Amino acid sequence: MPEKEIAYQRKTAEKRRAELIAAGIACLGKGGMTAFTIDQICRQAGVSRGLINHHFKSKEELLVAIYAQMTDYLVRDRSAVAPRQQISGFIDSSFDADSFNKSNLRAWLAIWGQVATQRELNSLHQNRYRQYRQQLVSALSAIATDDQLDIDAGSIARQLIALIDGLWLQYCLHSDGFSLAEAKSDCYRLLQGVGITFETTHSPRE
Amino acid sequence: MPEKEIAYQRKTAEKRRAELIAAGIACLGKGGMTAFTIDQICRQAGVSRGLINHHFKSKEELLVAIYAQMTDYLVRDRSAVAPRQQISGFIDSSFDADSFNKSNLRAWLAIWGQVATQRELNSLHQNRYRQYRQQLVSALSAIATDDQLDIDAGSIARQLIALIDGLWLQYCLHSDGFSLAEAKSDCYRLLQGVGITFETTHSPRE
DNA sequence: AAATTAGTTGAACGATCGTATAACAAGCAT
DNA sequence: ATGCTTGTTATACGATCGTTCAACTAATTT
Repeated sequence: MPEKEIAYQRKTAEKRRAELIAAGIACLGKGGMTAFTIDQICRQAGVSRGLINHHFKSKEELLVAIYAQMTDYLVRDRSAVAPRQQISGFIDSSFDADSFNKSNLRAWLAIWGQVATQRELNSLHQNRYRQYRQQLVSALSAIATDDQLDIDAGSIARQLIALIDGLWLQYCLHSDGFSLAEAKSDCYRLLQGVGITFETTHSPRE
Repeated sequence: MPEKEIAYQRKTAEKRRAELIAAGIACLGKGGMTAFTIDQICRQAGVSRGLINHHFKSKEELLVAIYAQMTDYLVRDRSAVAPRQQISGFIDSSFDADSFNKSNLRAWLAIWGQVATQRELNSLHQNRYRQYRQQLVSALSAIATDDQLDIDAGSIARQLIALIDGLWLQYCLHSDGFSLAEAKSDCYRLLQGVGITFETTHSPRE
């Protein structure tokens, strides 16, 4: 007698949600917002068409969940870490090989393109950005106080954020690539220009 | 006797193409790539549904034409201008009030999101970027020779491009805005940091 | 004024979009 | 084993997608 064939595997809602989120990120990475369709996401996740709306109220809600996961590292609690290490932590994790790849960058780009349009996504984005920027400004100010530097922390935060994002863009869009080390080095040079130095040398040749 | 009512106005292909391009940019600015549909573009342009495919082979070709127009200023001939003025020209025109607005930035974002996907668009993009970067590197090298500066022109070009694009992104995405003068000032400060100075002071307070 | 040219319309096509829902089945408790 | 819970499938729906094309007409030429 042949064994009963199992048509599909059931998983907990939490686990399946995580898989759908991962599948959504993969689709965004492959083809941007155009590839972010119910069909393609479910195919990527290896589930049937109707499952997304079982675990998420709508496609837009899935996108919000995706963005929430992607920005988790930006709002981690860093109060236990010294200000200087908070800054270098942001820089290093921004250019970590796991996240600094073209697929991931395309996903960011696709979501950024929707931030202005979708209100719930925009709300989350503004919150995450505010926390991210605030951590940067606080850490920079703390360093300035310790080292008796006269700097405009807000301005430096703006420049650092711009430089990081701009390097991401450039790396994602243009084929003439540069190295992770070079990108990091650019960021540390910006800070060095206003008197914020770090223990280790951050040279692209090291 | 009532006058014959004119149902629509005929225009030259060149003029109508320009109108459709403008309408497409407007749609991209309003809702990103999601709003870039035949229906919405034609409604925006005030023409009927079938006209786009009369003037453009496909929707993708319209997008390429749009991007070509948007990047025209990047590949203008600047050989008659002094290197220092070429650089400041890039910076100033990047943050010109006409182009540095949220609608325009959203259009750029939407197109960037498609660059990886559409091959003809990607080809144009790579060409335009290469010319843009080459102009920057050449001008920076010329300045370095004149002023006897020991700089890595390629690295500085990368940083300047990243900073400009990153400031665009930040201005477009986050509601806590900054001024055009501040953005320009950030760019000039980057160059000043490697010894490239400009006649006029570029302070956000001027 | 008639003929020609060429820009424009609007309907139709098949495909795919996001969502809702009824039927089904896997895994657990009993 | 049997029933129950709930994760999953598959279909159906109306809307909208990009494209095609025959008919139409504004503007120009003859």
